[in-house]
Amino acid sequence: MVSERGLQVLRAIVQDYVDTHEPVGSRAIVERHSFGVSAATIRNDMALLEDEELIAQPHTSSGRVPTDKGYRVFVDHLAELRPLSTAQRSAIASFLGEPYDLDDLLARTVRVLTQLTGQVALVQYPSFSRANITHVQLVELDPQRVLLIIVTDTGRVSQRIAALPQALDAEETATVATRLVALLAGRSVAEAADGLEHARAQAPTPVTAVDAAVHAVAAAAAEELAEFRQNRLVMAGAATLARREHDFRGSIHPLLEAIEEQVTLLRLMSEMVADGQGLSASIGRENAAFGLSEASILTSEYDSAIGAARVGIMGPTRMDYPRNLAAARAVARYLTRLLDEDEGRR
Amino acid sequence: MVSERGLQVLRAIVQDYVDTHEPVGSRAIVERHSFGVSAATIRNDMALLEDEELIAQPHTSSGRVPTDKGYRVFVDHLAELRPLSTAQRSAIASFLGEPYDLDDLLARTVRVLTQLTGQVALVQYPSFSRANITHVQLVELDPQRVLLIIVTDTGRVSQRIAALPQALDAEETATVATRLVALLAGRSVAEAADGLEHARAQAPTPVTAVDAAVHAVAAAAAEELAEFRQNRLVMAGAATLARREHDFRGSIHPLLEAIEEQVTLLRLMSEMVADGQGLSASIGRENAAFGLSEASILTSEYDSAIGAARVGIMGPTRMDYPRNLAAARAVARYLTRLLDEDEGRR
DNA sequence: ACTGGCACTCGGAGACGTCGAGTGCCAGGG
DNA sequence: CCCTGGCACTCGACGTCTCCGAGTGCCAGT
Repeated sequence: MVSERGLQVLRAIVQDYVDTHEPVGSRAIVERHSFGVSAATIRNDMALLEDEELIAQPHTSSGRVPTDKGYRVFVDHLAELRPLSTAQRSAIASFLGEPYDLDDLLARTVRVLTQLTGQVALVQYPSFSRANITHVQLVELDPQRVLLIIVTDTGRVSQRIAALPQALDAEETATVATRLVALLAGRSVAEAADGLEHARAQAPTPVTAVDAAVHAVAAAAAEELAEFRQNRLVMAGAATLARREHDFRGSIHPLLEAIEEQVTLLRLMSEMVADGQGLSASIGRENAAFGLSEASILTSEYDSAIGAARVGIMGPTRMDYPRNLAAARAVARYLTRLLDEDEGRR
Repeated sequence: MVSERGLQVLRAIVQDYVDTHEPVGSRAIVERHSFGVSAATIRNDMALLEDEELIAQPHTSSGRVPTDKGYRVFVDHLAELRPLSTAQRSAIASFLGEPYDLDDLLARTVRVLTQLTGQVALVQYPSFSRANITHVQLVELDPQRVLLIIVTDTGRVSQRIAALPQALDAEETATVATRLVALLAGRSVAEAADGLEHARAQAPTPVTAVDAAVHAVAAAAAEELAEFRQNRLVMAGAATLARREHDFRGSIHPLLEAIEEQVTLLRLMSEMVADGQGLSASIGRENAAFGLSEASILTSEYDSAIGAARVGIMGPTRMDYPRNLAAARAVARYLTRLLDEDEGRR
């Protein structure tokens, strides 16, 4: 079994390795940290750590390198997040500044996070499920097609074109609009979606043209609401990967692919389980199922009246976890605050 | 002066270099192409080409490599675009399929282009200047803020929140809406933008609350229309850069940055001058001002009732120009056709 | 104008020796 | 029982050297 000091040795190895990017030997440890024991003793501890597969040697008789499992133990038990410097905090505050709207706010957030960590930053759109639908409008594009517009109290506006089974005159269109408003307006997105589901399940086969039209438009509305809930992702900092290239044994290709295929990252993020503080980490091979065995993803939850979601970063397995987790947490907190302030304004 | 055969030698060098990724020597040329002369003769031609700075040797006594200038001459005078295979054509057709809307169509286009060329693909949104505004709506979010919605006959819908200088009642809001409709509806985007500009220039200082509100909303409308014209860009294939990494002496960092900073690419594309067929190429150091000295960008214009714009690809200087130009041209033609068909449907 | 021949250059690959960081192990000491 | 200093050993990194061959430029000859 690995001793208490053994764990401290693991911590030292992780820290030094992240710093120097070189395998760390017993001698380097006694020099850089004051363990008060000799290198030989550290060596014995290292042998134990290696038995536990927390560290490994790239080649026989070279320094040690943390394994994915080693990083995991480090993150779970050894990492102490240092709060950001006041300079960093004020940088966040000024960077986020006075956002123009939600898109703008999230765009700024993702930029500040990539700038703070030097890694690829990810920001999930809030799930809008708690947002309330305030306006529903139908605009007649031509006799067979209408544009459905849904506005929520969060300022989100979305539109979708619905094809009508048959042409309607203005009066009929107005009736359709009224019935849609009744179905949707004044409810939360989640309620409205449930309501549509329910209505469709027990709908009689439509008899009148208006019924058929309502049916068609309701279907479009359901699709649109589904899209509300399907989280989107904003990203930034892909270019930083080029600099870190040597950190990835293979290539940065899988990461770039994941960035293009947002879906993968969304699934990955949704499967991560947060700890008590809303933080979570997924390290190296834990991401193998997503083709990201050489990357780590850190996320921090944020929450607000609109709904909850996550911000996070993605980078090489060998990254500064405490620093990056702290940055993600700080940014998530600012985001929560700004969203709630904004909410108050309405 | 470089002879006719000299130019053929240049062509051979470009082709072989793109193929093999290795400097090509005089011997390799006589073996792979039937020039009917000996290697020594080719060497003399190569010496001339080198005098003209069309080719260069990486090290004394190694094969020759085309310079940027050499690629330029090749593209301008020597390249013959081979039409795509029928298999490729049908791949494009089926890939583009039945697009759901403009966003969907362009997303498919960019994917097909990256798939066809293996390079980063770029598709500009059409300039909407020729699109006609069909609907203008105001939605009251709260007494001090309204949501302006503009719909064009191309199906594009956009919205913007405008803050009112003072609260209005429902009737006043209706008046504001009527006046805005008068300003915008039924005109093309370009006309409407001009109209707003004009109106603002000669507007009296607003006296009534309604005047002030119209002023505020018109300003929002002007901003929104400006955004219509500012072209956006859709991209795909960034991940392919990771594979081509060794093609870039420095790193792929500048390319990834350009992809994130769409603005750079938009400016670059807008400065490229198309030839008679709507094709253009910007090669290597010609892009130095944009930080892309090791990349080439090829574009092909497309056009439609909505407006014109470009599709293109970006890749290493050493790329298969004829093939990629042909692909861009083919995709642009399909795109033009689909946009016009779609137009007919309205 | 083209060709074959020749001397020359120079990068790349392989062989080789040296160096040193790092290890495992062991006998001895608090 | 845990720690330490010492020691032999391993092995990658690095520099040097040599060899090889592809490729060139030039020149005299057809």
